[in-house]
Amino acid sequence: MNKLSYKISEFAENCGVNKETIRYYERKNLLQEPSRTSTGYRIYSSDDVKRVRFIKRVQELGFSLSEIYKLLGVIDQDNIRCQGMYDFVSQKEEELQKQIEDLKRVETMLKDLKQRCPDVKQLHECPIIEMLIVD
Amino acid sequence: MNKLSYKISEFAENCGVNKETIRYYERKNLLQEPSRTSTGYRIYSSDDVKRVRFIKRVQELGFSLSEIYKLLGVIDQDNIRCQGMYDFVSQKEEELQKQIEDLKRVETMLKDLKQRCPDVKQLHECPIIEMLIVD
DNA sequence: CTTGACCGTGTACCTTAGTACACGGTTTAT
DNA sequence: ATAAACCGTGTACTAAGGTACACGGTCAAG
Repeated sequence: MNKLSYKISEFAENCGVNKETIRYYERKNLLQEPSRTSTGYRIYSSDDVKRVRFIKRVQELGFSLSEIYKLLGVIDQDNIRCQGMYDFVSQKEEELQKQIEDLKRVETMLKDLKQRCPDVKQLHECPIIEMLIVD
Repeated sequence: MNKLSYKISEFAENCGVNKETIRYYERKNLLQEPSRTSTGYRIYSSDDVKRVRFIKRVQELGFSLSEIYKLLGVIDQDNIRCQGMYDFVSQKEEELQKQIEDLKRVETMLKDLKQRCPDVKQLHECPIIEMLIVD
């Protein structure tokens, strides 16, 4: 049963976030200004719940809020939705691959450093330190 | 030719960092208080250059400054140097592997999302969005 | 002997993604 | 009618790793 109007606390809980986070997203223009009661309370719909959950899901894929802001711009425009989305995902995938490569390179370096260690590790000279301290 | 005394600007330049960064490292106790001229100017040696470069190199391996702080504590103690260093590197390697696994999982999800896209991407319905919007 | 280039200290500011709180109005239950 | 539990706004704070000023003292060259 989809409710048609939530106040901020119930809304936030439904979205799985803090209500301060909702206000924060509003400030960051990820959510447009909600309608208000006569006394100024924010009112949200179940579409808004979907939007916040969408944001959270995309965020888990490694997108920053500012990237999501741009992404929502593309989605909200509606006509070039699909191409924009595809490009967005493709670009992020590329970034991710670079990041993974970087981490792997570091991993290799760490492994390499470890291999230089002598069997008796109570020595005063540490080859790892020597390696990192050169010139 | 190793100079025996640098003032902060020359020192920072030699280390490849900003001089504010040097002061910052001092505040964070990564560098001990340097000796001073009679008028209070900081004086550094080429050993200090090595130390900062060491910090930078280790930082590039993915260690945070607070980890490096602990690491320097181990190194400065000198007697259990090697064991401490080995453990440090081993632990970081493990963390790194977890991080790589996480990123790979996301990469797989992105690839999966892309595959759902139709050949003609000018459609109004975008399967990526549909996938991410499901409640 | 004065100008510019240093140096000192302390503090504010930056980014990201929020969290926390204080002060005051509103709504709901008793 | 009054207290609890909401809501509003604005501001400050968090972590990490710095950067950027402002204000004042110092040092070297002309």
